[in-house]
Amino acid sequence: MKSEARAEVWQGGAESIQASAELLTMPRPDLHTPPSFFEHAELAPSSLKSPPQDAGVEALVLGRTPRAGGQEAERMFDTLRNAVLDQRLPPGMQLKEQALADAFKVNRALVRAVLARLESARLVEHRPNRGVFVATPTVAEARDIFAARRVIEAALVRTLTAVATPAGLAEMQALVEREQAAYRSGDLRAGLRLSVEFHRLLARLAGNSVLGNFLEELVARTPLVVLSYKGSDTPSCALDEHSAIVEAIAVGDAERAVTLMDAHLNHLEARLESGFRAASGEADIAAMLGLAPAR
Amino acid sequence: MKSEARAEVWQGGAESIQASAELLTMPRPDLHTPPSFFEHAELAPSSLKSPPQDAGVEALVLGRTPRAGGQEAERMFDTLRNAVLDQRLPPGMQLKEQALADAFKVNRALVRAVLARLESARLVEHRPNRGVFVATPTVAEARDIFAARRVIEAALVRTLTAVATPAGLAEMQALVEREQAAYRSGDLRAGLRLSVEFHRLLARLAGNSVLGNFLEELVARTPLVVLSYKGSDTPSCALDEHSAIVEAIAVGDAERAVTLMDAHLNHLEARLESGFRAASGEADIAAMLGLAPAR
DNA sequence: GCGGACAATATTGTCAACAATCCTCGTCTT
DNA sequence: AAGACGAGGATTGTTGACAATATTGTCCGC
Repeated sequence: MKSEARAEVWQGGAESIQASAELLTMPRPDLHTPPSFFEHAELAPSSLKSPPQDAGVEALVLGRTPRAGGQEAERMFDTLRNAVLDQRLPPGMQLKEQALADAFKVNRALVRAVLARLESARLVEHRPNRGVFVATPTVAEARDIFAARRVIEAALVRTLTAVATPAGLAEMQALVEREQAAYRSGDLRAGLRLSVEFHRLLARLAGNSVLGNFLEELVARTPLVVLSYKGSDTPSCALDEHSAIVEAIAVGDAERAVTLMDAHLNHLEARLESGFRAASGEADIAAMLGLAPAR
Repeated sequence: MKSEARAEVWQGGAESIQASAELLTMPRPDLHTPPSFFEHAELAPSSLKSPPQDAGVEALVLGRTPRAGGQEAERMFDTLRNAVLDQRLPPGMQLKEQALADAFKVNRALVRAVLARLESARLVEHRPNRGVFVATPTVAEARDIFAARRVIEAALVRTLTAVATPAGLAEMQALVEREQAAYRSGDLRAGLRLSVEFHRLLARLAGNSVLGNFLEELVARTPLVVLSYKGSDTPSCALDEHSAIVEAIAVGDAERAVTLMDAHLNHLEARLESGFRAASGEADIAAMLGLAPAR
């Protein structure tokens, strides 16, 4: 388990990717701390109702994490999740337990638990006695994901128009600002990340954590779809569309905001339709080998 | 299955419930087989796309399940899930690993995996070094769940109005029929179960498996909310409302169907509002002791 | 030269023992 | 007598070894 972490974390089933473990464990402090905070704030109430009097001290203990296990698992989950979000983990790639255990310096049981969580989030697929693989959404799933996003984000935007505070609006505008700046400076990866963050922010400001978590899952799965059927890393979201949505919300025009969001997602999905047609049916081994899609 | 499964599966933290393991493993062939089938059909593709040529033989092997582990886990998950759905597992009750392992005749590792899945579905909460407990949704969560259901079911109903086949309509009508029959015959539990099944059927017929899975999760969590803040086991869904929705879909009046569904869920939530007000703030120990809500 | 059976290896799945933590209850102190 | 303290038991968390399975490479027969 200890030993050199130069172990090959994965080897693509068809792509035979070889990457050092640092690809996953690289610092990126600005990336993996804020999302983990969001995650914690949203879905880790832990001490819910049973003993209301010592909830404070309990939370304190949890903050220190008596044993590193839980925190390690969280870090691992976030790292892998962000790797999928950044499209550093190609769909179909196998994630081997021992390799991940070595990379993260934990035992296989913990790896297994984290992989189970990722499977619940539909980011990986588990084939019995075979292993877990980065999810490769089918065409039908891809369309369903976009349909679901249209439904949920429209609802969030409509709610947000009603409940948005000046502070929230400022937050949104600042984020769009940063996003545009990133794209202008040529940092595509940062732009894409902020673009995803924009949708997450919508969910958080709308105040419905249930829908927020759903959207969170969908947003995380979207890059998988994009990579499965496109291959190009063009920016996922047109920036002016984001800022237009924010403006509609600020003005209080709910219907316009909803329409814009709907168009925004349609726009995004439309780019994939050609890819859908190309890849539907046969396995896309041709594309994985870098060849033009056969037939 | 055989032998004495008299082990105390749980002992409530505040209620000190003692129940025999038969409560979980009891036959109910009509209950846990159909849902598990549905579960399989929906969210266990396993062999998704990678090798399309031998998918048949692979599925065959999976059908036999070379080792019983995976199938056992599925059975366990469904049983526990249905137990929550039937409100046989009170919110806050602890689920102990060894007891469950004894009851299901599996080792703790498998129990642990299943509990992790249940946690991902928000049906249980995991407190580090403490154990897992049946989820006790907060008031805010409860409202969010209903809001999310309104959003998703409205979308499903609207879609369904467009794509419903005669066969699908017949299926829905038959289900409503059975539901009403169950309520008339006084079998509340069967009625409630069919009532839940109605919402699941909507999701399936609408053809969006992503939204379907989300709704599945929400529907499973709803009884938890109901039990947390109501305590009464009145039927969750008014039957005539179900049949009215089906009729609107059959006629093709999407807006009317959506409005009816919205009203239906509002109606359901409205019954809980009093409970919300009563329980907001302090823990509802009065209700848990069988007393009238204090103050 | 080619296809299929067979062995070697790598990987996942299972299990039981051990360690750490939390809860309960008895005892001691004030 | 009431509260603090600590030992004991119960429960969760962790680790490593072992078994079962899939995959890959090799050899033999055709």
